[in-house]
This record gives sequence, C-alpha cells and structure tokens, in this order.
Amino acid sequence: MTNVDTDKVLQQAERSCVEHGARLTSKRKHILEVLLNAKAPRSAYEIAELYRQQTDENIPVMSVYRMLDFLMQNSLVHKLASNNKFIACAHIACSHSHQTPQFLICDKCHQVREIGVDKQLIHALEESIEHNHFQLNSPQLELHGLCETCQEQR
Amino acid sequence: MTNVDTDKVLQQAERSCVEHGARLTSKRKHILEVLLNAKAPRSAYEIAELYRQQTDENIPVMSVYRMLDFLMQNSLVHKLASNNKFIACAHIACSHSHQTPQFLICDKCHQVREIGVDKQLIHALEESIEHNHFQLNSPQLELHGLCETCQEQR
DNA sequence: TAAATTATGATATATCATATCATTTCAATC
DNA sequence: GATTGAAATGATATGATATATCATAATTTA
Repeated sequence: MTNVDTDKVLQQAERSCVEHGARLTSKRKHILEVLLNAKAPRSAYEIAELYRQQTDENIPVMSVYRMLDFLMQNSLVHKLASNNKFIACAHIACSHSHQTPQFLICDKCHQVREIGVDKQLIHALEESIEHNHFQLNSPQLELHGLCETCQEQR
Repeated sequence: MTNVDTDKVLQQAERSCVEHGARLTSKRKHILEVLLNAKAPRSAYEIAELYRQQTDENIPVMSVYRMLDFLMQNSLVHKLASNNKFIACAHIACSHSHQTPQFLICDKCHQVREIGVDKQLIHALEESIEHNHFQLNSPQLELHGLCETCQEQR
C-alpha cells in the first residue's frame, strides 16, 4: 500500500484521461503530483504554495481551484468536505473501476486512509436510506478518529 | 415528526442544561430558537442576521460562533461539515439518549432530515473500520441527495 | 460586597471559495 | 504554416466562513 511509485500513478492518470478525452496538462499534472507527494490532505492555498516550492513557478490560487475541479471530475482527486482539503485518489493505479470513496481521517496527525468499505454494508446503508424516501447522490463517507500510530502514542 | 412545539423543545433544552450544570442564557436560547424556526441549515452569519430580525437586537457573529459551540457541546445543535452550516438537533425533546446523528441533506431544497440509522448497521460499519485499526471518534454521517418532495418535482 | 469565573462585545485578521473578464495556449481546418 | 475557435490559465476583486485576542459585562460564590 505504501510508497506507490508516483511516476507510475501519473502515467496511469494520463492514460485514463486520454481514454476519456480529457486533457491532463502539465500544470494539472503538477498539481496532482503535489498531492501525491503530500502526506496529508491539503487546502487549495497550501497546494498553490507547494506548487511554487516544487516548481519554482508561481500559480494563482484561482487556477489551483480550477485544476482541482478538473482532477475531481476525472476521479483523480477527492475533496474532503469535513475539512475543506483535497487528497489524491488512492486508487488511480488500480485496475478496478473507482467506487465511491470512504475516508478515515486521523484528527491528530491528519493523515487520511481511503478505504473500501464492504459493498454489502454500503448497500444496506443505501437501502436504509431509501426507506426514508431519500434518493442518494453518492455515499462518500468521512469518518474521523485516530489512526493506528496515533493511538499508540497515547 | 413535523411542527414540534418550539416552546416544549426549549423547555426540554433548559432542563437538560440544568442537569448538566450548563447555563442556557437567554441569548443562547434565542440562537437555538432561530435554528428551531429555520427550515434548513443556516450558516453562523445567517443566524446572526435572523437573530437581528427576530429580536431587533444586534449580535456579533463572534458571539454567534461561541454560542453555537456551547449548543453543540450540549448536543442541542449539530454542525454539518459538508456545507458549514448549523442545525438544531431533532431529538432534543425525545426521552431516549442522543445517539450519533445521521443526516440526509437535500441538495435541491437544502432541507435536512436527521435520521436514526439502524444500530446494527452502524455497528457493522464500526467493525469494518476497526479492521483497519482505526479508532472512530463519532460516526456522524452526512449523506447528500434528493428528498422525497424534490424527487417528485423532476 | 469583593473576587473569581463565565459570558459577551469589539476589532482585526486568517482562511476558504467564487465571479468575472482578460490573455494565452492548443488543436483543428483551411 | 496562418486562421480561427475552443479550452486553459491569469489577474483582480470580492464574498463567505472562521479564529485569535483583548476588553467589558454579567453571574456566581465566598
């Protein structure tokens, strides 16, 4: 799981964009790269700053937001609603099709794990919700707590 | 479910605060009242404005944030992380102890239903998460979609 | 009533996000 | 390869959400 080769992920992202007729420009790619290198979710402003550091090139925050929108539309990046930060999809290089992401967010070290919750479980959740006559958009779950490492440090 | 008597809820809130040695001041109570009267979640700034309209008295947004913090600590108000808005707890007047809230948020009319998801389901979700060696804080779920009314209007 | 605690006010500023119009880049067609 | 239309990016302004900090007022407790 750890230390996935960034280049491979970027190549796969490129392939996936070509397939869908989307243009992964070099700036968009750099934004994705920044997020792949980051150890925790980043805000748009943080991303702009990291971009500057890593490329010696200035980038307007406006552009960052637009590029993040593009990356999200292409399932390469997710936004965490609960802290207004962005994270690279953990499954870019996986072969299987992307399902709705579920996130475990550590409130101490801020690292995030993107997990696959049991499909049956999600399905049951959806059923329970349809009982309330509610039509679900996408059941992205964001769950806050403590990761393994931070639990041990107590 | 609809048209719960606001006064009764406020009385129950008062009782609950007394029990816990918390001071439900008149301003805090008014803030809660504003949210009880609102038909959808409101931002702190909206709450300040509604407060002005309903009491003919000015209130600094800073104070609103603090009062919301108080109300949240006492489980009288919840914050929706996915849209940065606040909502009165739907179960203030219920006898049963408060469990982790789950929200169905309509992306069209913005109304919110606070539901009780099946306990077993939540439990299963928690188990699945512990498999990932993650220690959950509180599994508040925010699910976006379309409510019954808005589905029909399509 | 004095002192301590808690609540609220006032001001400034940080942080997150969108609207809008201008400019540049890219890609298709001639 | 120049022309042109579409897409991407830049620049500027501003709105929306949130926190830090110090001052003042209200309430509780001794």
